[in-house]
Amino acid sequence: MTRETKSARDRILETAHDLFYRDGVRATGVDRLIAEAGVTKVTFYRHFPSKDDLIRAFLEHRHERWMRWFEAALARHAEGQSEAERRQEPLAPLVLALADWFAQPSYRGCAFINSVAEIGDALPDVAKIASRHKGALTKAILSLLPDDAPDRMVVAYAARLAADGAIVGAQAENRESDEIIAALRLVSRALTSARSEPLGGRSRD
Amino acid sequence: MTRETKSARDRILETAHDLFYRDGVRATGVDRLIAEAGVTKVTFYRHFPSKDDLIRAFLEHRHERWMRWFEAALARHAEGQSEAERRQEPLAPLVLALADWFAQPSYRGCAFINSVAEIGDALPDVAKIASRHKGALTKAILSLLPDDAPDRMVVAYAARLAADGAIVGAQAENRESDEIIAALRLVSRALTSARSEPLGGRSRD
DNA sequence: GGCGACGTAGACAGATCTGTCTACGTCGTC
DNA sequence: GACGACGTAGACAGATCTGTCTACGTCGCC
Repeated sequence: MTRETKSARDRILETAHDLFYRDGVRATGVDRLIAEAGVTKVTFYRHFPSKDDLIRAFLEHRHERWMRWFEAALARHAEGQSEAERRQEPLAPLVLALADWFAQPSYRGCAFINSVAEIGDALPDVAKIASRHKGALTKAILSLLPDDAPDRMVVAYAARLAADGAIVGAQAENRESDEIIAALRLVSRALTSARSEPLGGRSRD
Repeated sequence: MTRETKSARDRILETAHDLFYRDGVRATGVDRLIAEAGVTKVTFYRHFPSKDDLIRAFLEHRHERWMRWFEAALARHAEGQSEAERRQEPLAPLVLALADWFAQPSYRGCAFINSVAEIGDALPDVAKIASRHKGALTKAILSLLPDDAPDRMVVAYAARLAADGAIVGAQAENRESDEIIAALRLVSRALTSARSEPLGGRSRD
């Protein structure tokens, strides 16, 4: 077993990653975590003085891990695009990467959105980490857009909103998410289709 | 006080509405609920045999109440539009209504998204109710689009995704949400701007 | 060889959770 | 005037929660 060869800290963190993501950070008790990780209470509390510390470490860990996966998925799907496709539909890799994610059996939404919903104001760090995570996500989306794209920054931000909407949508409707992917594709195309005048013009209020 | 004049059941449900939304359904215990509502345990459990029953009732109640508010807000903002504006920017009322919501001090995201995140698979009814709620939201957005709008159904669905993304975004970044509103406006314009060929064309996979 | 980091086992404390229980009082309605 | 629905007060059970405690063992390193 590779699991036993790892350090106790890694085992705890990995178990937390699985259980926190699957069942939620609030629903998962430390007793359960300890039993599943195969450590004792003293060992657990020596590494993570409180459960809140573990929650923070979990979110940081999840951030690293998910971003790595996500950026690799974007790159993989971008590789399959021709230069013309990349010009015409630069956000297609985003749609395809999310579709891959949603199709995973263990999919249960975004750990950061879920944690914010669970913890609320009880642990303000959670919102901060979630906010940073969403910033990194926006940046990854931004990198798909050509350097000369109009309204580059806002378009990336807008695409992230649609992505987040798709993420929570795919979580609630746990059945097939074809409709969601189709709608997400529509947004990504609408946001990057050539247009004669800027969309972001003055607002009416 | 109007509160004491209402029936015990109404008081419980209203207190649940406040506390469940503010602190989350899992974080709020029945003892707290009972104390705040000013009833006793027997009364509480006579009306709601289990906390799960109350959670279901809360979500149904929240759905009614929020949809009523939301549709009124849409109508109010649509009223301020000229016929030309309504043609050119039919989703503007959606953006403005959400901006109103985000600005409320008690804003803490979508009760349905939050509940799904909190409960997970432990109470499957929650996902069902949330799914129904999101369907109603899509329908309300659909009603903003002119009858002859192209891809009417998918556009409404896509706008809902962006709306949900804005909702969770405004929750995590609890500071001002101007960026979010600007991005949401961009999506709503992009989705309804006139275009020569359909956006929803064949996909590449 | 001594010290500190890391590991094990499991009892325990104190709070909080959901839900049940007895016992009593007050209405409106048939 | 009996009955059922609704209300009050608060003790209690049993589970589960986070976190602390004593006591012992092992390893690497200075």
